[in-house]
Amino acid sequence: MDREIPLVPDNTANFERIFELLRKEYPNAAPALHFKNPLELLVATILSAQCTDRQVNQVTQKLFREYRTIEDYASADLTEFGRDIYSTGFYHQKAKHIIASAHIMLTEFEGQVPYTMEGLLRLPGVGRKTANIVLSRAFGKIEGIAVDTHVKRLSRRLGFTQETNPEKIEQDLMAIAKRKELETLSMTLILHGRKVCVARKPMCEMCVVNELCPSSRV
DNA sequence: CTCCCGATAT
DNA sequence: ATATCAGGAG
Repeated sequence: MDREIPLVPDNTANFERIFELLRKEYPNAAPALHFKNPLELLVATILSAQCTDRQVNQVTQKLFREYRTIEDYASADLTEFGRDIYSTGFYHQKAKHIIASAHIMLTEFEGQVPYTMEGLLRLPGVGRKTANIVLSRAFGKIEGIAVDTHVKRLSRRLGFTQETNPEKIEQDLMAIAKRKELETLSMTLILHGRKVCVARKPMCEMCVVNELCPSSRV
């Protein structure tokens, strides 16, 4: 899985310069998911597992017209809801998780989306990555860094970490980045990972940090 | 570790 | 045909 990055030397010394260049390249790093409130963000983020944002937005455009409250999700029919989110993949698991999460929010969180890491992690279908996104984008709380497949790949290619476990990568990044940088780090890496430092054929010749990257093939 | 799983790029 | 997509649960 990660064999394409055999032995990248530690490059944390260049973190500041790399991040500065990437920030200049992606100044307005905003999430691509469409949402109007914490509940919509939570649902959209659960749906986004192993699925492109474009696909999620396509599904939620209709979904959010039909499902507006936590009660709507709690009372949803599993089969019908599964059909509504079918094209995001893992539809049966995601449907079960979202409906179960709605019940937990009604019974344990006073019908509100939890606004703490601990609370969010109690919801099925919500792990650290999803929780970090909801905390930062819906509640303005930066407790950690959302480590998805892009953040993982780029952090390893750039030599910021040698770990493969997302939680360990998050710890490494937290230790390297300054407090202020945590807000945009994840999103900046994701945008660069989608446009330039893609998984299969990274476009190193177009990369603004290729001279600082130990994995660059230019 | 395996499983969940459709859509898309290569 | 195969890898990958803003992962998480068992």
